[in-house]
Parts: sequence; C-alpha cells; structure tokens
Amino acid sequence: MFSQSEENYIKTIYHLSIDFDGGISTNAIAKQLSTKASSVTDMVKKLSEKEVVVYKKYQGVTLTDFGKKVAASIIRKHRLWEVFLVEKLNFSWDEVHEVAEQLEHIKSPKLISELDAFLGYPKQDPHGDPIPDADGNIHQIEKKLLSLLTIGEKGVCVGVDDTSSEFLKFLDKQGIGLGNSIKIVEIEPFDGSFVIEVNEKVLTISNKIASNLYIQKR
Amino acid sequence: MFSQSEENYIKTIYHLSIDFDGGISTNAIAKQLSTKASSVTDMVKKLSEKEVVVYKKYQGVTLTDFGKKVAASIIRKHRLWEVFLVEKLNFSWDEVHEVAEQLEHIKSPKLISELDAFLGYPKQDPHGDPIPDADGNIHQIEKKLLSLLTIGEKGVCVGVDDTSSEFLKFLDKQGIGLGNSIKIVEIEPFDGSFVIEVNEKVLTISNKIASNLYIQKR
DNA sequence: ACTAATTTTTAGACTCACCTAAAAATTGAA
DNA sequence: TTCAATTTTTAGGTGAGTCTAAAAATTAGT
Repeated sequence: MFSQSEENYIKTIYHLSIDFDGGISTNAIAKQLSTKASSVTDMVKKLSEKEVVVYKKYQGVTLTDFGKKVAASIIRKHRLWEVFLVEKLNFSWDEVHEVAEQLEHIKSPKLISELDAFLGYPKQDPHGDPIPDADGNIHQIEKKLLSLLTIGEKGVCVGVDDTSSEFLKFLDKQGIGLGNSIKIVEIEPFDGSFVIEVNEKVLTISNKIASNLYIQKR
Repeated sequence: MFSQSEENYIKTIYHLSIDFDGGISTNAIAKQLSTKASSVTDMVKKLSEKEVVVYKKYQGVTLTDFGKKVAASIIRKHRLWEVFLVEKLNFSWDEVHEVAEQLEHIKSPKLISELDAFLGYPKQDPHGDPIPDADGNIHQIEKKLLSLLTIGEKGVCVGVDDTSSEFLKFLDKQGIGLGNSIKIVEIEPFDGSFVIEVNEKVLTISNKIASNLYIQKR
C-alpha cells in the first residue's frame, strides 16, 4: 500500500514521462509538486526500494512496469471521479481537479469497480483524457493538436492539453466543448491565429489556444 | 481546517459523549481509536488550543459548541457517503463503514451539498441514524429498543445500535431490515428472548439481539 | 484515612514527509 | 579543456502523530 504522498509522486513521474523520455529529473518533479529537489531525492530513494521506480544518482528516475501499473490505477480513480463529479454532481470541468486529487487516494477496489459500472464504463474523462481500464491499460484515442491542421480540415474536439481553470472557462465562454465539430476556415500568417467554425459560429482563436485543443479527424 | 487525525478524534469524542455525560476519559478515547492514552493526551491538548474541546488535566474532555458543529459536519459527510454507497453503488449495509471512514475526510463544501441533492436529501443513513443538516442540527427520530417493548406492541424497525458486520449480516439472514413492521408475539421469561412477527414470518431472537434493534411506534 | 490499584500525564524517542544549507557531481561556455 | 553555473545529493533539523516507560494524580478497598 502507498501513502498519499507516495501516490502523488508516482502519478507526477508518470505524467512527466509522457512528454519526456529518459530519466525524469528531481528538479522537474520538485517543480511539479511544489516541493524541493532534496525532498524528491528522499522520496525517490524510498520508491526505488519499493520497486516502483529505477533510480540512479544524478540520472533521474523512470517507472518500473509495476510503477506504471500503480500510476494507471491512481489515474483511473482520478478520472472516474472526475466523470462522477461532472455527470452526477453538476461540477463544471474546471472545478473537478482539486476534489478528484483527494478522491483518487480512497482505498477500496469495490468502490472503484462499482463507480465505473454506475457511470456506464466511461472511456474518457471530462477533459477528453482516456480512463485506464482495471488492468492498467490506457487506450489513447487518435488525436491531433488543432494548431497542426490546415485550412479546410474538419474534426471533432476530443480533448484539451492545458486543463487550467482559466483555459477551460475561456472555452466555455467561447462555446467550445468536447464533441463539437470544428472546421478550419482560415489561418492568419502574421500571428498564426485560427479562424474556425464551431456550432455554426465563426470565431478567431489565438495560436496558443489552438495549441491546447485536441481534434480527432473522423 | 483539521487534519484527518484531528477529525477522527473529534468524531470519536462526539460519539462517546452520547452515552456518557461529563468529561470523556483519555482511556476511553484511546480504546475507541486503538491508540495509547499518552497519544490522546497530546492530541487533546492541541484540540483544546483550537477551542474544539474543553480539557482539564485528569478530568477528561468535552466538546465546545464549535466542536459539536465540527463533529456534526464530519458525521454528516460520513452518513451521506454511506447512503451513496448503498443506494447507488450496491454496497450492503455492513460494507459501508470502512469506505465512509475515508470519504468523510474529503474537503469540498460543494461536493457535499451536491451529493446531498443527488441523493434526494436523505434524512437517515443505511443503519437508521440521522444525517445532520448543513447547519449541524441533528434531528433524532423517536425510537425505542425492541427489548423495552411488551407483548402485543407493534412498531417499525428504524435502526440498529450495534453496527458490526456480524450483527448486520445476521439481520440480513433473518430477513430483518429497516422499515419492516415488527410485532411482539411473546417474551420468554427464562432468558428474555423475544418471539416476533416480521414480514409475515414468526421468529425467535435472543434478548441481546432485541437490545440492539430500534423500533419506532407509529 | 491510608495504601494499593488504576488512570493519566510527562519525558524522551521514533517515523514520515518536509525543510535549509552546504557539498558533490554534472553541464556548458569560452 | 577548464572552470563557472547549475543540478543533485547529503547532512542535519522540524513538526505531526505516534510509541514506551516512568512519574504523578486519582480512585477504591478496607
């Protein structure tokens, strides 16, 4: 069994490993968890004794296969709770994270399997991220950043990269949500901003916004 | 804000205060929490600094009005989660306690008010215990131990005193549940056992069982 | 009322997760 | 390649919450 603190480290290392391959630096982990590199060194030694990570001094850490399974189970809980909060308790997608951070640490296999069934075995969380299955397998759907599309291309909004409250509130205000069809009308060469058509409305979004929206072409 | 440990002490002191009035001894708290009296003394000093309890050396502790409010809010969360587990996630009433012990510490006012609404503002938990309202008021329903009734009296089963898994499983096996109408057919003078009629069936229960079942006369 | 038994508190120590400050290793720039 | 900047680790310390053992206070038996 892992403490809440250990679980937070495991989850963080997992997330950092997605964009970066090779050892994750103690500094990167420290920054993500708002703690100090020295604290990370301590924890990482403990996790390596528990066979969750491989750690060589000054080389950063990588998750073992076991560690990846543990991470997947924490993320599974986190995302299932997010679905619950949005679908059943009227939370908006920018309010769920903080509470899910707490709920993900509840220990009860029955709770999670029943919650999964109660929610109808959802495959994605409210931000479009995949929910790992009970065995820890993650089925990532085919998706592309909106900013990589060209004029005339169409697709469906299936996720966001940045999940900050400010960004999600902005999307709500613009009327952009998961499942919406989006068509690229124009790309401004000067600043890379995009003119898109969504929900029968035409609007302009900055390149930064476009670089945080995932589109599935289908 | 209180730590999980502090919350567990506050809840325990509250529960112990129901059956004994006057100061609750450190020993009683220690036994309930499976810890040592010396640890209790430490915590109780801290809680008294936070104005949650009144503590005089060697005199035991009592909750302040503020402490009672805090206790009620923890118990409210615990019981709402119990209802959720039984009504929505197919837990049986003997499985809920352990998980609710974890869930009761989740911090989010919105979570609890939305959960309350989602469950249809329940007034009792699965064991028949009252759910405190958002202001900390507890509306205890009128009830009596079955063992205090006499031959011919009738009532409805509204709660249990002992909530141990063994007892609850026993009740399930006998077909006794909340809401069932119960009639006293006979009382055995020799051992004080009761012959009762419930769900059109007649069965005999020991005095010990009868002393753990609450009946509402209506 | 006076011991004896029990309860409660104090004192000191432990683990966990964190910190700061300094030392050591790595990296990068001229 | 060398040395300065950066990163990482070590060393030592803190607070929360727990423990054991011993001291102090209370309660109970005669």
